[in-house]
Amino acid sequence: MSEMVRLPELSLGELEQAVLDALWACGPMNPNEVHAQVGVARGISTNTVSSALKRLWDKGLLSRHKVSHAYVYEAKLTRGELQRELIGAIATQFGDGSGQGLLAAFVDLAEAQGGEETLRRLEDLIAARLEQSASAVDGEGA
Amino acid sequence: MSEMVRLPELSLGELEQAVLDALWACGPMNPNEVHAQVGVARGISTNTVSSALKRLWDKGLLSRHKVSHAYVYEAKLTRGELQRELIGAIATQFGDGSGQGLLAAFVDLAEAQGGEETLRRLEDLIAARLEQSASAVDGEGA
DNA sequence: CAAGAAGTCCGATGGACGGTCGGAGTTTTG
DNA sequence: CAAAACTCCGACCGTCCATCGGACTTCTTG
Repeated sequence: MSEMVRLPELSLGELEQAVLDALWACGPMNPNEVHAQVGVARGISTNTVSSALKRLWDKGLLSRHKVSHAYVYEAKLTRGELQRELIGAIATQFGDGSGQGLLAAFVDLAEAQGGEETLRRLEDLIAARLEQSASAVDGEGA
Repeated sequence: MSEMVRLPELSLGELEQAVLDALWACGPMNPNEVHAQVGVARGISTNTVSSALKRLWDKGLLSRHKVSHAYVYEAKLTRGELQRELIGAIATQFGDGSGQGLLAAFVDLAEAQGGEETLRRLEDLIAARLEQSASAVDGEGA
């Protein structure tokens, strides 16, 4: 009854998720803007949205900075990064140690969802990554 | 305040996770056996373990059948299958629509965790899958 | 600078879920 | 049939998310 490992910072409620999505879609916003995006449609108060924003910030998923007398929130991770975190967490929690299971599971999923086409696309992705990794490691980050 | 989408049947508590792990490791067990595996070490009552077992069963993650006057629980999904479910849920929730993001995120993770070696192993997995899919699908299920 | 308006944050409330267990019910055993 | 063992049901507690009202700060305006 103490900490509850799981995905501590990664289990989001529905509203939190929607807020994050809005932030990804529209970029940095203040509570009022976010409310316009996800609050109005749900018929909830701006305060409710603010709470979700703060919770997300508490979890470290959002960064914020004051503009005049209001905070502007921004997602710290991209969609892909969050996915990576989530998958990593799953690998750690449900991993069989070798990691083989996860790999197989993913390939299985890719096939089930997108068929061969997706499989081939994934193949290309890997080939590209392998090539990039082998050819040059100078630094093309940005 | 009604349903809370998320991963309804997939968000497990710490105890539930441990119970599932034990079931995967030891095969079908009754509450008492499971308690011996994960309850004793935690100093919790057998009833607590039973509750976790029942919750897991309610969620559809476990199957059970009476032996004499006790239920024997068994995991319905393998570790890999659960991983697939989880990853699928993530893809649905955090997907950018195209699914490209998830693929890239996964490749990124594979590289980060296992390096090129893992990438190559993944490549092999895909190649094998592609081949199998192209050749024939008679039926080698069991 | 003072008054008014606008907007945000803090705190409290309600519902849901997991963890925990005591007591009732059933089955097994001699 | 009585005793013993074991399980399941229901209740309680703490935590987390969703929700909002009230207080505070800041901006605007004369």
